[in-house]
Amino acid sequence: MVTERRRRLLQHIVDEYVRSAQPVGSNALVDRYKLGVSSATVRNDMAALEEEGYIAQPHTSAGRVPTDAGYRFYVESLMQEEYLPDDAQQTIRHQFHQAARELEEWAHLAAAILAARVGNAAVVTTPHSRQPRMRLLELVSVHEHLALVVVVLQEARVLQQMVSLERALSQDELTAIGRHLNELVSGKTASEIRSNKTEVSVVEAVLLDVATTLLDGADEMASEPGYVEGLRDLLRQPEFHEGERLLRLLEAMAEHNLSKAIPAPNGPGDVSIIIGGEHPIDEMRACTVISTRYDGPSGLRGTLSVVGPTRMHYPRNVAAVRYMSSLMEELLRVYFA
Amino acid sequence: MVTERRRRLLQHIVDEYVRSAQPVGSNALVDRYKLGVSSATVRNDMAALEEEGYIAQPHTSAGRVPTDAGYRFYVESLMQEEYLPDDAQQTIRHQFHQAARELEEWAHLAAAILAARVGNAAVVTTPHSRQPRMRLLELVSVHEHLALVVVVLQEARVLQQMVSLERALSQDELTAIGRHLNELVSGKTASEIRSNKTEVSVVEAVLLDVATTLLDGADEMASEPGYVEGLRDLLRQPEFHEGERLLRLLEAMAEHNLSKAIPAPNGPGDVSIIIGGEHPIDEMRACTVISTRYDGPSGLRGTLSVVGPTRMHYPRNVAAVRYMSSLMEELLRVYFA
DNA sequence: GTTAGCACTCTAACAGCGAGAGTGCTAACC
DNA sequence: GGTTAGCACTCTCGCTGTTAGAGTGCTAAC
Repeated sequence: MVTERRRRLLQHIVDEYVRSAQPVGSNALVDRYKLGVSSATVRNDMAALEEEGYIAQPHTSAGRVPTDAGYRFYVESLMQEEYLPDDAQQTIRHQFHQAARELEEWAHLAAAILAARVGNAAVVTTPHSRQPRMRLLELVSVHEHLALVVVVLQEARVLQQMVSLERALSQDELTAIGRHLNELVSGKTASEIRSNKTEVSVVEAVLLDVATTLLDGADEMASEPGYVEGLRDLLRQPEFHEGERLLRLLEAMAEHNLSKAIPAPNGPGDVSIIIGGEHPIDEMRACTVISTRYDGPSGLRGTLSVVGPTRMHYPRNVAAVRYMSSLMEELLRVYFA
Repeated sequence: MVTERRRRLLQHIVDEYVRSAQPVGSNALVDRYKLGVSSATVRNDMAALEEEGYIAQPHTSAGRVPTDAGYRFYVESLMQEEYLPDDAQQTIRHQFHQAARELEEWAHLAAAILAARVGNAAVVTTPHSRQPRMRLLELVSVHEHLALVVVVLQEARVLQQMVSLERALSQDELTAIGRHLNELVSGKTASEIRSNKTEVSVVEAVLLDVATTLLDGADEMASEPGYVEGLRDLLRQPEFHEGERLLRLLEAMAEHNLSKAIPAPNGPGDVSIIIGGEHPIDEMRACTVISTRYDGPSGLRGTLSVVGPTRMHYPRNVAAVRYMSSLMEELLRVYFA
């Protein structure tokens, strides 16, 4: 049975373990947290909590360590919401203010700030829309048989791809083709462009194909790594000190596409927390992933995540992720409104 | 005095140490390499080599390990040139053949292939020209007070930057401005654009300024990280197994701009090898950096490097770097000819 | 110049030991 | 019935001493 006192106890165990990275014993708890009871009572409660599966001991004569289930319980019903301190908010805002006005830059910066803030790795994907629409198509001649196709999406992202041309085309010819194609594609999605069967010349068809493929790719890229920062901080955590473990973690993150490693939360605004063994990928069982989605105008969205050891500072990290998310949404809103 | 036999001996010591990662003793050498002499003689020679500073022993009763000077001597006059085996060359060519025709892609791929080939980290910078010239300037309206400036360089690189506009401008207006500016800037370098004092409107001046700044940035970006691959492989090396060391290495690489960490070789074609303590940055003293420059048409260039422990397979790694360099040059030549 | 032989040194691995931390249990207490 | 003091028990950690093995340098003979 989980009494109120035991709930508090579990909370203290988690807090203390997060702080010290050491298994925590009954005496240490009584000393540090001024519980009004003796260590023997605490031991009884701890035995009960262990029975319930919330804590475990690495070996007989060691203190207790929270299990994944323990962290889960903590996160669900023990943890007290925190907010990012005002001064930190100010600092972060300031940093964004000084940065270039670029979606990529923002995502990169967000990852760096988040990582520094939580002392763990952070992963941020550039905001992208699910059904990317073409804004502008531009053809640039590199040399007579090689052209560069530049596509600007509605969301102000720029994609590029080189194409070798069957027959030589001058820049003027390309510009003309570009102008023509633009009329056909501007504001359309890839599938819309494909279904629109206006007849075009062979060259135009080739170029159009490249452009739509790029558009498809843009959607796919959504699931790509994005910016990963703070791996060094992760390495600094005692649980990864042997290196072996981090090595496998890195391999896993590189292997599986990050998107699989970091399942995105469903709705906008909610923060998903995946703790240790709950994670589908084996090598990430030692980690907790906190992630959230941020949404901008016109279907623009991205994800923000923190990856760290299960022994992480949950309230602080959730607060950081949540704040960064709201900040990103604000930035997007202001710039795309 | 360094006799011929002692030279051979040093060569074997390096080869053996590279292979085994263990200090090598006189008996092991005699056994494995069928030297026509006894271990006692080898010991005498080893004492001489130690005297000269080419090898050292970690402690009294251990075998010998090459010093930085030893590796240097090995590289200068002992190492036998190797070539990348034909089948490997084929495989690599095949991989490039399947890749997208993109400078960025190529650099990325080259880094990945190189890292996999040598089992160490590889760093490759995207080819860039030292004095980037504008090919095309494009202005895209994101919303009425926000425009995206897209710059295409001669070398087919695409840069972008958002600009907030003092007064509202439609896409048509932007297109018109773009057309006008293009006439002024096409084919020019940043400084040429600046010195050309044709009068332009206020808005145009702002946009032009953004474009030239981008151009400046492009040059600067040359010294930026580029693609780093194979850090995992580096972690796999026994010398980094404690993690602590790799951590510091990573910090150093992140801290100092990579270009400082990896001094580029002077001429095209030559391969520079910086061994351990020869490196200006302290934290890299445990590493050897092999790097070379690759040159394409019209001033395009980039660098290719391998970063690994001093105990690396020099002949193979030099061969790999050299081959990748020639391949990149070939690719650039074919596509920009 | 080369080699066999040998004494010497140092490390790595292992066992043994004591201190310390933390537990679970029991019996008494409120 | 919950709480507590007391205590025996267990396990880890760090220290020490010992041993086996690797590798050396030196010497004297070839």
